[in-house]
Amino acid sequence: MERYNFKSVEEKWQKLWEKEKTFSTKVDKNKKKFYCLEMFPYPSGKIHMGHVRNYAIGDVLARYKLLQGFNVLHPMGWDSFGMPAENAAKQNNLDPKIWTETNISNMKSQLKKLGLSIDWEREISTCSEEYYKHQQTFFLELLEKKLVYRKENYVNWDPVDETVLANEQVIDGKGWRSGALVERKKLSQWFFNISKFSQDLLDGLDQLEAWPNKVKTMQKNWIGKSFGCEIDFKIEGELPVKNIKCFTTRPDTLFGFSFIALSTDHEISKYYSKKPDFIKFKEECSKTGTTEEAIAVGEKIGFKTNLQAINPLNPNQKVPVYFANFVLMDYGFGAVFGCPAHDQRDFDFAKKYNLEIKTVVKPQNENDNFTVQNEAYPGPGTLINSGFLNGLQAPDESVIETIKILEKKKLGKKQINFRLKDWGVSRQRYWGCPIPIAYDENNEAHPIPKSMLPVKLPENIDLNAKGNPLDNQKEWKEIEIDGKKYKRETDTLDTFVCSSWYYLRFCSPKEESYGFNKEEIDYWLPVDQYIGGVEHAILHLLYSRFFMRAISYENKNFDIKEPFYGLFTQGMVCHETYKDKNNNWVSPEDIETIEGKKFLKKDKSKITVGPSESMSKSKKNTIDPENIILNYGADAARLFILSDSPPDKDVQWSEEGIASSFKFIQKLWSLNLKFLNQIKQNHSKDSDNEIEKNTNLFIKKITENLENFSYNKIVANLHELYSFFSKQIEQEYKKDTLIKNYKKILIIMSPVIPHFANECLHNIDSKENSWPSYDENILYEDKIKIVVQINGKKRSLLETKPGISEENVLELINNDKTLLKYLNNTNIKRKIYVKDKLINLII
RNA sequence: GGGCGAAUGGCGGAACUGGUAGACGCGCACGACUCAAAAUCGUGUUUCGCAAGAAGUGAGAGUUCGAUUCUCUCUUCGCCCA
Repeated sequence: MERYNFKSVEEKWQKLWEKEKTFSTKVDKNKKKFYCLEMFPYPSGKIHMGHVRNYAIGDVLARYKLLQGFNVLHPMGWDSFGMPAENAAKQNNLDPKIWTETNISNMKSQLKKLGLSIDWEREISTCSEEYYKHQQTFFLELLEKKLVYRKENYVNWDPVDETVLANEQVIDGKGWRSGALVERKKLSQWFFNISKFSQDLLDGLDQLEAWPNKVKTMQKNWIGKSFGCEIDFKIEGELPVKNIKCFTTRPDTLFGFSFIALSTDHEISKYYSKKPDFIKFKEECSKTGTTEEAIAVGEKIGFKTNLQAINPLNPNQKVPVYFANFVLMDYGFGAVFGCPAHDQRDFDFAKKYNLEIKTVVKPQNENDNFTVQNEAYPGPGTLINSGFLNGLQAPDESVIETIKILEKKKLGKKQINFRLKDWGVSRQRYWGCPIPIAYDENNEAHPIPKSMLPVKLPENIDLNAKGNPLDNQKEWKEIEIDGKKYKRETDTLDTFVCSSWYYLRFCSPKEESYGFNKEEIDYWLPVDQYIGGVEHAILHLLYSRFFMRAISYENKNFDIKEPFYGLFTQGMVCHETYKDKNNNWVSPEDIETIEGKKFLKKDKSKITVGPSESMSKSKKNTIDPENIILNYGADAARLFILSDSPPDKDVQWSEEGIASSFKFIQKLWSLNLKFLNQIKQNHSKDSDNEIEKNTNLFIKKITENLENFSYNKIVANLHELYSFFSKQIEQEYKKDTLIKNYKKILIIMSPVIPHFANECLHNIDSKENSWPSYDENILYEDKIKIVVQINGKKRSLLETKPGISEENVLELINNDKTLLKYLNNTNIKRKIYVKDKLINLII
């Protein structure tokens, strides 16, 4: 029998789609639109299985919507600025641009081999001038709206390489490349005022019905709204300091107050900046790290000032003021009040410095003598030892009540605090979008006139030189505006900026005058379905949501706030891990399986099989999609990556799995040949209506599973469909009946295995294909099975007609010898009858 | 430490609003074809039991005629934030 030649069929269809521009789209107001977007890839060099999964999921949806008659926008582009290009360039002495472009062309041809329904005419690349020039315009617009500002901020500084490091480049406090001890350095940097929209970004989440709750919760926690109180503590001491402002969510525990802790960056530190023991303390603090994790785990240390703070609710109480390593300048006011009994950090600190630990909240089931012993009690309860606050329910009632009292006495005021901080966008890197700013001799920032955009990146530069690459470009830095001399900004924008608006650009990728065309985004936006990895659940999605708000801010023509209507986060692709006898990772390619056991190919030594983990180069458990497509074809790869797990869960790649998908397509092909043979003989009538009914059933199932993203179940449906059809094909059917139903079957297969399905459709000369609807009337069953339970245990299945009454079911039971055996002539105490489904008899 | 989620055969996973647990696939076993093997096709496959039957969805309780599904407690694992 003729084998299915996936290679020639897939190639043929991919060429045809390209030639006929099958997937190119334009605005058509008479048609309903569907914008299907997968997160665009970073052009690292080769596609990986994660891409295959992401784009297979998106492609199934896009093709389904296309068949349903939607005007589908399904674009692809490249997130092509970023550090890997710069690093690769450094290592191999290449131009980042050439490195990036080579990778793009390579990955583009790989993606094409997957047979994706992409409109490649809309391809964009964020590192191209045509893209980033619009981004520079947006930057200037945000600057005009005062949504961009400049301020000093700390960075990780590598003193050997003279470069700024990203957090992940700092390993154990040392630079990843130089190994030098990383310092904190203050630099003047650009910020997007995302915190201005904190409340709006939080409120917007409620409208995002088609987002996973998980992601919404993560964003909510990240924005971190907290309700509390700003308290102004009076200060006594030798310094000219009269007040310290603190933010707290628990003002109700003020009677348990025993110290104030300040960040070492608090303005009061200026009085200590020359004192050697304070300098030493500050150094000590920077060693423990500044991440919140390091602070939570590390030892709490403090530096005592000679200041004293007065308890606003109890003026007789005076407590010491410390600098402490666990207070961060960017939370609240860089100052917190310590209540050791009800906060573990404060507790640890108080223990260390022998400060008072006074219990002011008791849990519900304790009496008034309750005292905190070995750990703080942060939970709910009743206030005790708190004077006029005693008896209030903590925290809900007591917090509100305390704030009222403090406000009345003008000692504090209610405040909402957000964890979300402004977005620092300056990067001391070469391979990014230049910031369109110039500085005069006084270091005042001026926007570069829009007529002078784009600010292009200089070419042919030495990336291995020390320091910020653009800062080294003396000639490039010089700029003249209106006859005056300026120096350019030498930082570039965070690449998250590029990906915050690319979905807009896809709507009008060739628009010269602006980043997007109003008419086109009005038609296409929002993205109906956005698909990508959950690792972007917070930053990328939040930044994109911010960007839309920033653009529509003070803009009457534009009122879209949420760019993504639906969001789907796919799981990772995993593979078993292998180790050789020396405990080194081994790639699946170097392994062979003999009688179910794994051996190293080259010397037949035994391999230890480890757990399945997400594919990573370091564990050598990656599978190259290119080889898979070459050996099994794109349809088989798509089929398998969708088959074994729901798309939002991790999937395990296996050699057996992909081989079985390949075999299945071969089986479908032989079914197709049988079909072609069968329609040569035209029977005068159909043997029964099974084929019609089941085709309807499969359309129903697959349609529903598509709507729910249950793509793994669709693959199961395809298997069922095959086994059903391969039996029906032996029956006698009229040619028309057979073709009509088979065609529908091929169409519902086509989103998953488009090359195969289109080839078969072509064989029966089917051109105008659209998603078939199903007829509920045909699905009507004239025979049903009723479950008979006795005492809740299934005892029998009765075949009968739908709509049968309870009496008639009982009659059937009374005629059934095996059931009567269970009933044993005893009384039936209770009967539960669920129509057409089940009867439960209690005896 | 906090938040969210998950736990079902040898394995990946199905089971719509509480109503036949284990769809579909992998693996395995047996059979057919073959001198033989591979490929292919067919049959079987939760466990115990010869069978009738019994047990069974991480553990324990609860609600219910009926719980994988709902509630509570616990265990383990995963993800995110710290």
